[in-house]
Amino acid sequence: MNETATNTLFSYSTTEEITVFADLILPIPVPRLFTYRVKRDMVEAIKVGARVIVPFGKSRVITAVVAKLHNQPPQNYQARYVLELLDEYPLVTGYQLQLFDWMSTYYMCCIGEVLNVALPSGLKITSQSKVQFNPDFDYPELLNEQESALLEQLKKHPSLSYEELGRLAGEVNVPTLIKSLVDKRAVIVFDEVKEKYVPKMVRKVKLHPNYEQPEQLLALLQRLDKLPKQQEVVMRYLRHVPMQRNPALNKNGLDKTILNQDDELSQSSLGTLIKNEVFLTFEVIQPRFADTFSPQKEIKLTPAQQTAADSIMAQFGEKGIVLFHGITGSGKTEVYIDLVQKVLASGSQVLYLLPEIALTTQIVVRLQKVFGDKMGIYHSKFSDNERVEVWKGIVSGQFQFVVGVRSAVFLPFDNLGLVIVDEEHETSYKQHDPAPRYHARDVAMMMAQWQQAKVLLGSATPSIETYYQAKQGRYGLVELFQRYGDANLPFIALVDVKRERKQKTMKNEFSSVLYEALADNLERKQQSILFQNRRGYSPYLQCEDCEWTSQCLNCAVSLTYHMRAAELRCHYCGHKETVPKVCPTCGSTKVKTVGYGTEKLEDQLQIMFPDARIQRMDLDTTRAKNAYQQIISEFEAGKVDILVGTQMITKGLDFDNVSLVGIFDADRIIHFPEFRATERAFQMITQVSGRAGRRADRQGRVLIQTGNPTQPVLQKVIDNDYLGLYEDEIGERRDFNYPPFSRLIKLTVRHTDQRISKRAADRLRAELAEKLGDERVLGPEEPLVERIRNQFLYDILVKLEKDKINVKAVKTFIQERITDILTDKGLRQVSIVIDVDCL
DNA sequence: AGCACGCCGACT
DNA sequence: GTCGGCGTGCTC
Repeated sequence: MNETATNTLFSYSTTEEITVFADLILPIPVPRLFTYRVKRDMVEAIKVGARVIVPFGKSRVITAVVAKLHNQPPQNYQARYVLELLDEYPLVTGYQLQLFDWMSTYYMCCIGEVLNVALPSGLKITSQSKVQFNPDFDYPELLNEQESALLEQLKKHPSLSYEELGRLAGEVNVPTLIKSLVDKRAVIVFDEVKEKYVPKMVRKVKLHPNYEQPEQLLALLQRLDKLPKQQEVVMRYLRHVPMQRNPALNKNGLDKTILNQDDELSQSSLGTLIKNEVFLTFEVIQPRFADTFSPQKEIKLTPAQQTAADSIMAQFGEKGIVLFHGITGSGKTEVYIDLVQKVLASGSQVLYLLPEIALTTQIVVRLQKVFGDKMGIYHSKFSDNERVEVWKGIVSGQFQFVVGVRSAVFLPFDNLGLVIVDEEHETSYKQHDPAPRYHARDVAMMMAQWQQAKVLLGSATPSIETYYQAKQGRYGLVELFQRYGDANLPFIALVDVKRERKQKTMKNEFSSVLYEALADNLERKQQSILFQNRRGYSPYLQCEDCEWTSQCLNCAVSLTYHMRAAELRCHYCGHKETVPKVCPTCGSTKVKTVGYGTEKLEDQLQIMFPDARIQRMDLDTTRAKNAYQQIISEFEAGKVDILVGTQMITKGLDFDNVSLVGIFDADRIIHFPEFRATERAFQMITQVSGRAGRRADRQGRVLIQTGNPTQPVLQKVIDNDYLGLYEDEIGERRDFNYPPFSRLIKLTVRHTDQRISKRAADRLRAELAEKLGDERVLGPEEPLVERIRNQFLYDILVKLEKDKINVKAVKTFIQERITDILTDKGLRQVSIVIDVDCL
């Protein structure tokens, strides 16, 4: 019987005697909790939801979150001790723990993986290895001279870092020495833990409280009559802090830099004043979102908007979720603002989700104008410090309202009243790469349900799934088909590029119609937006004399030619190559570009319109920190005539002077090999079109270049016929049993050896199909790109009808089958990625 | 995920 | 003979 058990056995007198154990969530991909012992002195303070530091494995110390406290000692092992408690109050709420648990089950991932994305890294911990003398070590005869010397040093100091040891030990190879000492168990290496979070501090000064009263102040100034410099400093302070009238103002002090100004004299005078304790210095945390907000601006809703807002509120009376279907430019934001104000006034919290690319834009500025520093912003482009501040700001009550991206669903709300999911159909709400592969919209709906909050899904082009739920009456539905103000919907026309090619009226990739329209727009000094959803100069290079094309070595894709960067790039693995001057295979000089991306369009535009100011906006031009914002401001200020861009120009941008939108390669979007392609194409083209003519004075024009103008989806875009699209799509989905009539789970099998990958995939499919039936298990099938980073991929699609299937049981079964395959000796290091509700 | 342990090739 | 490659297995 171990010591723990004995303790428990005899601990019948008081509860404090009972050994307390903590089940912890560790931020690592291991599918279980870990049990640790809690030391006596920590028992009172430790709480579920607090962070702790624990030893893990042989040489690691990591941050974990308490999920459960109990008294059951583990059966098969001796639990290790929690080293430290990081939070006096829980940092993670009960709702969040519930969410982590639900997500790990629903999305079939480890709870540690959930914790990993949920917690900003500033709340995890940085480790710095430190070395400590092992008091239990008693074999000094094992050590050589150098080792003994070092050990002596360690006995003198409680603990030293590698660096410090290096200085003390002189010119020896410290890491090797330490390694040897560790092996001989003479020292212990541990990680110094410290919080990464460093709030931005601002140094302030204030007058000593002795001078706060007017008569005291006057006396001070008189005393300083003979010291004019110092007197000037005090006067300067009083100019900024008029405490003669209100002594309480002194409490907040003044930013030290304001008093210093730039002259050295005032600096030294201030120094003297501080030394003499006339002024006191102190530091405060600089709130990062403090400045730049004007007072509450009244939002005036148009009658149509008011009706929509009222209707949403009314439907919230019966339904937890309402879909707000409003066409582009109908002014959904104003309606949101109105609702947010109402909910905040009732004392509840509000979360407003936006897709990544829409968040950096005008919408935030607009919201900030109304909500000021009561609103937190949670964005991946922000530093970790800022994310931590938002997290803590919610806990402290400073932020009742947060605007954020996908990962904002993990914030510690405990009193949510409303969640808005703007651009609800956006695929970027689904996390693709690392697990958890969650859908922020669905996660938000779950969280909202637990907290009895309402959910408002907003979109001009709702996803088919969502619209179906609304039609079925499970969600409320509010529609707004009137553009804000008197703005007209843009006039949309199709341009037959096949015909123009035959008639030889194309100018490179530009149809004569689009060319004329651009020229016309330039003349009228109006702005144009061109959309091509492909970056780079051309998707590949090709030799005219042989078969060679630019291919990635590691992936089954072509290398994209980037002219500006003068390199070939793989958009999948990031591999880069220099551009060959001649064909690498046959030495021919006739290497040509095939296809076109944003770079090529930019190039051709510059040649066709040499005087036009052209700007390109894609991943490559917006990589720098503020590049995105900068391009947008320049375009807004009218410093750019034509903006060429990818996806990122489609969202949330609201420009007054844009009267022409050109769309390239609509066919490629429409014919993407995927069951959602039509829906996607409609959404994307409609969204881009919506950038045109948002102002009343001139109707915007949209020109869509296509090789086949008869395609039904294009007609629906022209007619703005979302309902027609929905009817078509829902029929197809029903016929082929796709969502919303089924749930999809995609299993991707990967291995560097294609045969092993195939064998594992075949076996997995067979085992799944045996129980679930052939019609529910599709594949294995090579995905569009069948090799990425030298791994061969196979997709298996599990399709489960919505009714009469116990999804939970099926997931457990899938998990079992996968574990089984992964432990097979013949199928070593195969990896299987699970994507629940894959898009 | 890390990290250690362990078992096989090219090096002082 | 050792250094170091990464395959395998474990972490309370």
